[in-house]
Amino acid sequence: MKPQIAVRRVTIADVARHAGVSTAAVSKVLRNAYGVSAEMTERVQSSIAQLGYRPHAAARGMRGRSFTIGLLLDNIRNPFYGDILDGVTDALAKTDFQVLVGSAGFSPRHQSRLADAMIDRAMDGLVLVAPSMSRSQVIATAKTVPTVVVGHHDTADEYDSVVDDDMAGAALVVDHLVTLGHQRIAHTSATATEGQWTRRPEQVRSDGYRQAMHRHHLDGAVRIAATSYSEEGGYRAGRELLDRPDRPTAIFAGADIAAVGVLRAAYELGLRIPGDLSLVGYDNTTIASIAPINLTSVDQAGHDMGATAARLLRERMDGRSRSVLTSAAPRLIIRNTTGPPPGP
Amino acid sequence: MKPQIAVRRVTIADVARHAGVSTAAVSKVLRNAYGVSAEMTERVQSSIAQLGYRPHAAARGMRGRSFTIGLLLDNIRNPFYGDILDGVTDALAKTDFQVLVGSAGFSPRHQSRLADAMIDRAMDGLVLVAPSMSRSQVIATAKTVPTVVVGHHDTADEYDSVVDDDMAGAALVVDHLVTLGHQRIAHTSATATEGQWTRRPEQVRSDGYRQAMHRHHLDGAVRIAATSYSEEGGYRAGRELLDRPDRPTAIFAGADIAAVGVLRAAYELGLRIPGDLSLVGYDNTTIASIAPINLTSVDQAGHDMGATAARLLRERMDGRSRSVLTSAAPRLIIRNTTGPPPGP
DNA sequence: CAGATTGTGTAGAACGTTCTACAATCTCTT
DNA sequence: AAGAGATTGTAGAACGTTCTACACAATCTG
Repeated sequence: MKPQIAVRRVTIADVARHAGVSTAAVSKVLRNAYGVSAEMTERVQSSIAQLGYRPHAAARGMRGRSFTIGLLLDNIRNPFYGDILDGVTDALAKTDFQVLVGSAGFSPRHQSRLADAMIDRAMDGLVLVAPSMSRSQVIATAKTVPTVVVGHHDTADEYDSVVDDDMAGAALVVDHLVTLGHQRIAHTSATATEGQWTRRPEQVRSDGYRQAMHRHHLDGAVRIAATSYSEEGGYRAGRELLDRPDRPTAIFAGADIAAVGVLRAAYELGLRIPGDLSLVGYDNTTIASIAPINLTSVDQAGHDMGATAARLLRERMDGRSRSVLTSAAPRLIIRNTTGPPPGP
Repeated sequence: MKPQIAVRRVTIADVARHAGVSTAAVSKVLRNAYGVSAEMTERVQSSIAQLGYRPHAAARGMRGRSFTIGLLLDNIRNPFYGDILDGVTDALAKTDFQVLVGSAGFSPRHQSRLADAMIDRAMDGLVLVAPSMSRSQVIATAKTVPTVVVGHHDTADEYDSVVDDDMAGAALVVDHLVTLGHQRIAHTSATATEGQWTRRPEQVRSDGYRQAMHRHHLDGAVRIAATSYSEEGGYRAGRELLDRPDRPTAIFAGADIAAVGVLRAAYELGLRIPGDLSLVGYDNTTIASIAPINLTSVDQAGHDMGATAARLLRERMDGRSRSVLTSAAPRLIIRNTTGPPPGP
């Protein structure tokens, strides 16, 4: 069809020629570095505008900064991650940094492959959200590029950490249910995986649950079903807990998405919510707020966590080497899936 | 704290030195190009393995391929996009290509900025999902880098198109509702925006709706509320339609997420579903299948669409210049939100 | 056995930036 | 008037690849 003459890119050399200066001068203007007069700055900027020049980020990446931040997720579908992404993006909105998201699935192998791919693409910083790749691999990554880990409570010198106070979050839930009169309060968690992480969010949440139950002298009522944070996992955990003779009157699901699975299990068994069973989720995702669900959940301010991650990352890029841990305070959002336990 | 000696990257020169050959030879082995003996291939590959060498994608990008595909979305939260992403990723799984996702929001300005950013990062191909940036900007983008547009039915020589047969999908919905006995079938759509696109999915769907209504001699019952494909938009559209005196007995929402908003409106008005109102969504996202919702919806095989997009992109990258349009056949998934209309 | 052909390897110039040296000019000091 | 700074500009070497052009050797052809 048409000749398809690939339009050659406008480069810094074109700008330099147009403005009648050296490429070095243009580069200085671009980075507003020292050693350039006001007059030249103006001339160069005018040329840039006239030619529609945009710096080639990949080329920049070869020498230092590519102005790209990578966000590594296991799964793009978790709406909570949308909040985190928005936080990161908003925090970087006024800068030249661009956020690119990689979705690697849950497999540690794929995740570390993706992290490598991001490094190979000269990214300036990485945000790893609840990575399933091993801790030593994360540390190796963080030695190469500034890195923030979101979710896991395990810290290390090499990376910064942004977590939710999952211990407090779990306490909020248990306290709420106890106040309503519940005693047989069960919990759905996720099974421990390999990878040397000892304080994943789900572990801290179930520790918090246990501890809160203990505080209320309900140690005997502790029941935990560990599957995975997914609809299917929630369903299996729900069946496991609800099929028992000493059926709980309330279930604290470790994640909203798992709560949805519990909901399915409850429907199957003909249980009414909150009449027969109270249910609480975690994350306060959009799923929790949709009308027919209206799930009581714990909000962990994903947007703030993302924004914090971006801030820490920039600090690291600017040379901070000491490691930082920030912890966000969770809030309980009470909706319609919790109420008093059924009469005996 | 620790000295933090940035570990220098293993480069092609290191491999060459280790194997006792030239960098050109190593490069040939990497690209398995012509002109290299079996013996040398083996020697180089062994060196690569021993040194743990990984090619620097950004540097590669400066000369041709960066082995990176960009997927541009308006919003990471739409679960339908998760299907598309999985399709693209799976189709490229056996290759060296990596998929990176950019989430630009709905603003055309931000979208085209992100598309530019992807070009600046030397991406080899772009998949634009229902872009809101103007058609001429998409065409300009496509002139620079192989591009596939998913969703919009408007075609152009410069890019390939992957669409769902939204016309047929709308017909499936209307036929289903008419078969159940409905006549007052309303539709929620999205307001037309700027940008020279004339056949966005929502437009084709509402055309299909109108046409199907006509086929059933129900032209007089056509009611369309155009807001946006979002929970809030669905709510507003739902209120608009349900507050009328001639309240519809069924609503065909243009997207699952909008259907959820309609659901909220119906709950507010005390309408039972499907007793008082039948409701159908579109996209068959995970939201549709969760237990308390159980939404009848139209499945448009997002995974296949993504895989197709990846295939078309690779063909373009390999030199095809003729433009291709592929259309997927939608399927109606009947769940519990549709039933016979209420008695008079 | 001369010339042509094929096979295998290397040198070195791109690609578009950044940034270290250094050169040239100006402005003060004394 | 002669340095000493300060200011403003430029040349050119990186960064890690790819790929064209060419050199050399081995093999084939008549």
